[in-house]
Amino acid sequence: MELHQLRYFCAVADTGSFSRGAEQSHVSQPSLSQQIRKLEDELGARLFDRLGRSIRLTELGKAFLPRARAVLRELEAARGEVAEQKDSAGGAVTIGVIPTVAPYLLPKQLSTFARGFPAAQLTVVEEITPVLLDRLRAGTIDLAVLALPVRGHEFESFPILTERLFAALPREHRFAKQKSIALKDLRAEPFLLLRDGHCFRDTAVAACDRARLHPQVIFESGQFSSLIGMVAAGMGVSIVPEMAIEEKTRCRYVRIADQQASRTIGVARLRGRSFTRAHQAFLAQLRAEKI
Amino acid sequence: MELHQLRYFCAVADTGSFSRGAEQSHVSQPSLSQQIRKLEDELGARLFDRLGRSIRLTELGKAFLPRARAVLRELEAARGEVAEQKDSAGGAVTIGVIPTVAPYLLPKQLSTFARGFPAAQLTVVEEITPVLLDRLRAGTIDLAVLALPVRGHEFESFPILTERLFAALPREHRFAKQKSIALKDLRAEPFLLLRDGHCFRDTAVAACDRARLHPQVIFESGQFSSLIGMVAAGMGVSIVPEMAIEEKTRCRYVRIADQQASRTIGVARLRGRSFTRAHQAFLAQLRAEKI
DNA sequence: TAGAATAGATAGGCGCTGCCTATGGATAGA
DNA sequence: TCTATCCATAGGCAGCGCCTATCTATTCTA
Repeated sequence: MELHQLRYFCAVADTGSFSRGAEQSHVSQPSLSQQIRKLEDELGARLFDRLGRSIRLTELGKAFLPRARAVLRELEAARGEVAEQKDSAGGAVTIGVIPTVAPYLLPKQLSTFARGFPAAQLTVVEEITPVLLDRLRAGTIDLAVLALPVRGHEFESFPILTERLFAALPREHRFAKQKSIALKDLRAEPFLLLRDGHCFRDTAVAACDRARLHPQVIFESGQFSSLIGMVAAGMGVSIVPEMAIEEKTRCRYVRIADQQASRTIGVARLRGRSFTRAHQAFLAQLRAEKI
Repeated sequence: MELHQLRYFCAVADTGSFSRGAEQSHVSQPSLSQQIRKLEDELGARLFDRLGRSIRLTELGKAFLPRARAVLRELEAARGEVAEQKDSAGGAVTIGVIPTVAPYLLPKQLSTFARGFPAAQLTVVEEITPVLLDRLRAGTIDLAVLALPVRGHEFESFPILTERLFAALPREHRFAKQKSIALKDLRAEPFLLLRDGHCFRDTAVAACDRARLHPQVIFESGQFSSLIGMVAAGMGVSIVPEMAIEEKTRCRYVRIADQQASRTIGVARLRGRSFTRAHQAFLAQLRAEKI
C-alpha cells in the first residue's frame, strides 16, 4: 500500500471516474488504473465495481475511503508540523550555567529573552562545569554558560566576556585603599575560597600559584556571597571575579595586578547539534552581551 | 514523503541508530541513510543530529515523530478496516421487491435472514419493476426480487420459483367447484385486475390474450388483497398467482388450465456489481427458497 | 598511543516498478 | 449504425530504491 495509491483511490472516489481521477492526479489513466488494481490486489478485494462504462465504490470501498483520507490527512499534518516548527521561535531551550556565573549574568539575560521570545520555554540548570559538559554530551542541556577554555573536541565554544580578578578585603585592611595589589602581598592572610569542583577555585589557585602563594584556606563555600560576607566580617581575604563584586559597607575590592588574573566566560555547545530558532536567538543574545 | 521513509525514520528514532534501524527495517544501512536524507531534504530540515558515531533526534525530529507514527497508525487502521470488512457478514443490504411478491415471499425470508446475520442491516424497498431496475442501475438497491424475465443485458438474474395462476371466483360462482378452468369460460365475467404498471397485470392480460379474451375491467387495485376482497363480495372475478391465495370464506380459487399461465419469480442484480458476504448470504437464501 | 571495531557517509551498479503511449473492447448516445 | 467515451491491456522507458564495496570518523582496547 503506497501513498500515491491512496491518493489515486481518493481521486477516483471523488470524481467518480478513473479518467477524471487520473487527470486530477496528473497521471495517465492507465497508470492510475494500474495502481488501483495493485491496491485492490494487495487488499484482496475490489474497491470499485466496473460497470461497463461507469464505476462505483463497493461496500468495502466505501468503508476504506475515510480510512484512506485519514492517512493522507495525517500526512499533511506531519508536513504542516515541520513547516510550523521550522519558522517558529518556540520550543524548549535548556541551558546550563556554572554557579559562579548564574546569579550575575543570567537574570538579565533570561528576562530579556523571555520578553523577546515568549513562545520559547526556557529552562536553566545550575551545575559545575564537568556536570554541564556531561549534560551537553547527553543532550539534556542545549547550551552551557561557563568559564573558557572548554576541553574536549566534541564541543565548540564562543567567548562572551573577560573579567579581571579582584582581591576582596575587609574595609579596614591595610591594602584596602590601593588601586591594585600583588597577590604575594597577601601571603600572610587567611583565605576564603570556593569549594573544590568550582572552576573559579582553580582560577584563583592558579593566580596564587603564579604569585608563589600557597593560601591558607580557612573557609570554603559554593557561592561568592558567603565568601564576601565572611570577608566583610573580617575573617580573611578572598579572590572574586569582577561580576561577583557586591558593594558591602565593610568590604573593599582591589584589582589584582597580575594581568593573567582573569577569567573568560563563554558559551559551549555540542559540535554538530542542530539548533532551533529559539536556540539560535538565545545564543545570539548571549554573544551580544557586553558587561 | 513516502511511507517507507516514515517507517525508516521511526525505526531509527526507536533504535537510536541508523544501523539498528536498518536491520529492523530489513534494509541495508546505506539504503536507510539515503532515504532519511531524502526525507530531510524534502522537509528542508534535519531530523537527526549526526554526532560523530551517535545520532540524536533534533527538536524538529521530536515533533515529527508522533506525526509520522500517526500516519503509520492510520495506515494500519485502513488495512485492518479492509480485513475486517472482508470476512464480516455485516454491512448494509438493500433489496427491492415488487408489490405483488412483497407480502407473500419476503416476511419469512427477512426474519430468517435477520436471525442468521444479525450484523447486517437489511432494508427493503417496494416498487414496481421499472423502478426497481432503475434503482439497480443507480446502485440504490443491491438486489431486486421480481418476475422474470428481466430485459436489459446489464442485469443478471436467477429464478427462485415458478407458480401457476388461479382464477379467483366468488364462492357461489358456477365454476367455483371445478379443479381447473379455461379462461375463455370467463368471457362474460366482469374482471378485477391490478393497476397498470404492475407486471402481474401484464401476465394476467397475456393469459387472457392467449384465451382470446378481452376482459371487461371494472376495478383496479395495487394489491391482491383488495381484488380478493372484492371478488369475495361478488363484484366479479380475478386472476391471481398461487402465492397470493388467501382463504376467504366467500372466495374460491380454480387453477387456470393454460400451462403457460404462470409466473416466475427471481432475483436480479446489476452485472459486475461486487457483493459483500451479507449480500451473498441473502442471495443464497433466496435461491434456496422453495415454496 | 597505535590498532581494531563500530557507525554513518559515499560511490557505483542493478533491477524493479511506475509512468508513458498506443491500442483494444465495451457501452452509451446520436 | 456510427461515434465518442471510458476502462483495460500491452510494451517500452526511465527513475529510483536497493545492494555491495569502500571511506571516514569516532570510540574502545591493549
